[in-house]
Amino acid sequence: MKENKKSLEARENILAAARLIFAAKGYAGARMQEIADNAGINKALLHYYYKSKDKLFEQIFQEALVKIIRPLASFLADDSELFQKIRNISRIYHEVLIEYPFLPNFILNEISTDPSRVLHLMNVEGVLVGREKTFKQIEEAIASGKIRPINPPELILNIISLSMFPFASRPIAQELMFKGVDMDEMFKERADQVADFVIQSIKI
Amino acid sequence: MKENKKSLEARENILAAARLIFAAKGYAGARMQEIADNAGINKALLHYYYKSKDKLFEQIFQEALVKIIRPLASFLADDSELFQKIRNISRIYHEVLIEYPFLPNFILNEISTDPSRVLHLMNVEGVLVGREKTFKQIEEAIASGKIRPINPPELILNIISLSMFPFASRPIAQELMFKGVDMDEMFKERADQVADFVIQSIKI
DNA sequence: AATATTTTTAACCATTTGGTTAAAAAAAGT
DNA sequence: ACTTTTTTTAACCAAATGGTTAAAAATATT
Repeated sequence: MKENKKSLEARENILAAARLIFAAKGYAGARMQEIADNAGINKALLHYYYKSKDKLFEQIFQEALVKIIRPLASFLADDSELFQKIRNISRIYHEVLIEYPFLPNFILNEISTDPSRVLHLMNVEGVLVGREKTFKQIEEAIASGKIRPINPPELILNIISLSMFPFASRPIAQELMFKGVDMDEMFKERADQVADFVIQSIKI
Repeated sequence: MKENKKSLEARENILAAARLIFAAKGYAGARMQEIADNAGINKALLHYYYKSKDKLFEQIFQEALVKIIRPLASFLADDSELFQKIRNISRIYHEVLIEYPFLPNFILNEISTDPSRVLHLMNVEGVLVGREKTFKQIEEAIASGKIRPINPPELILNIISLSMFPFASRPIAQELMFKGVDMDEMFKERADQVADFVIQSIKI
C-alpha cells in the first residue's frame, strides 16, 4: 500500500500547519507539538511523515524561497521593454505578497538568524541566467539617454524594497502611519503606484 | 554598597552580549547561557542582574525600537523644507543602520513573531506630534504644484522602505545581485542616492 | 577588626522539547 | 479468511532550557 488518499491528506494538513507556524514564529519559536495539533494529528505521526523538525522546516522554507525568488528570476529573464518589465515585477510581487504576506519576514528572519542553515537552499541558477542581460539593458537605457544614471543592481533593489518592505513592516506601519487605514486596500493599488514611482524617478 | 564600578561593568557586558545574541537569533532562539558566556559571567549572575529573559529582552528591544523610530519622529517634527527633510531622514537612517545593521530584521522579526509581547513597547507619542503637520506639508506641496500627487503616508513609507530594506535583505541581496560587490561601500553612498531617487520621483 | 551587605558561584530543579518505541488499529494483498 | 503492510497512538526518554538556592567570596560600613 502506498500513499493512499488519507495519508496524502495528512501530509497536506501537516504542510499547511507547518507553513502557518513556521511563518508566524520562525524555526526556533515553532513547536512540533503545535504543528501536530494544528494538523489534527499527534506528534509521533508528525515524525512518522516528516523525519525531523529540520527536514520539515527545510521543505517549507524552500517553498517560500521559490515564491520570493521566482518573480525576480522572471524579471531578469524577461525580454520586454524596461518600463514594462518594471510594471510586471511590481505587479507580480504584489500579487504574491497579498496572498502570502508573511513571506518577506519569514525569509529575512531565518536568513539573518542562521544563514548557514538556509542560504544553501537558495537555487541561484534561475537568477543568474538573465541577470547580466538585464544589467546591460539598464546600462543601454542610460547610455541612450532614456533614463538617468543608476547602478543597475541598485535600481532592482529599489523596486524590490518598495514592493516588499511595506508587507514586512505592516504592523508597525499600521500603528505609526496608517492608523485607521485599510492597508489591504492600499496594497491592492500599490503595485502600479510603485511602478510609477520608480519609472518617474529614472525616466528623463 | 550600591552599584560599584565592577557591577556596572558587568551590567554593561550583559547588555552588550544580549544585544548581540537577541539581534542575531531573536527572542526564541536566544539562550540565556549563551548570553552569560558572551558576557563572561555565569547564568545565575545573569539572573541576579536581570530577573528574567523577558525582562532582559524587553530592555534590549526597547532600545532598538527607539533607534528605529526616533529618526522618523524627527522627520515628522522637522520644520525644514520638504526636500531637505527627505535628505535628512535618509541620511540619518543610513547612519544608524550602518552602525546597527541588524536593527530592521530584529524589530520586524519580533513584531511578526509575537506582536502582543512587543507592540506595547512602542512609544508612539513622539511620532504623533509632527505627523499631521508633515502630512499637511506634503499635501500643500502637491496643491501648489511643487510635487506630483501622492498619498503622504505612502511617500514616507517609500523613503523608509528604500532606506531600511537593503539592510534587512543584505545576505540574500549579496548572493543574488551584488556578488563580489562591497555592500558596505554601497551603503555609505546610498543615503544621498535614496534621497535623490525619491525627490526625482515626486518633483515636477 | 568585626559586622553587614553585595557579588559570584556551583549544584540543582521543574518544565519543555524534539524525538523514539512498541504495540494497536486499519487497510491492502493473497 | 488470514497474512502482510501501512497508519496511528500512548507512553516514554534524554537533552536542553529558564530559573532557583544556599553558601562562599569579595567589598563596604561601623
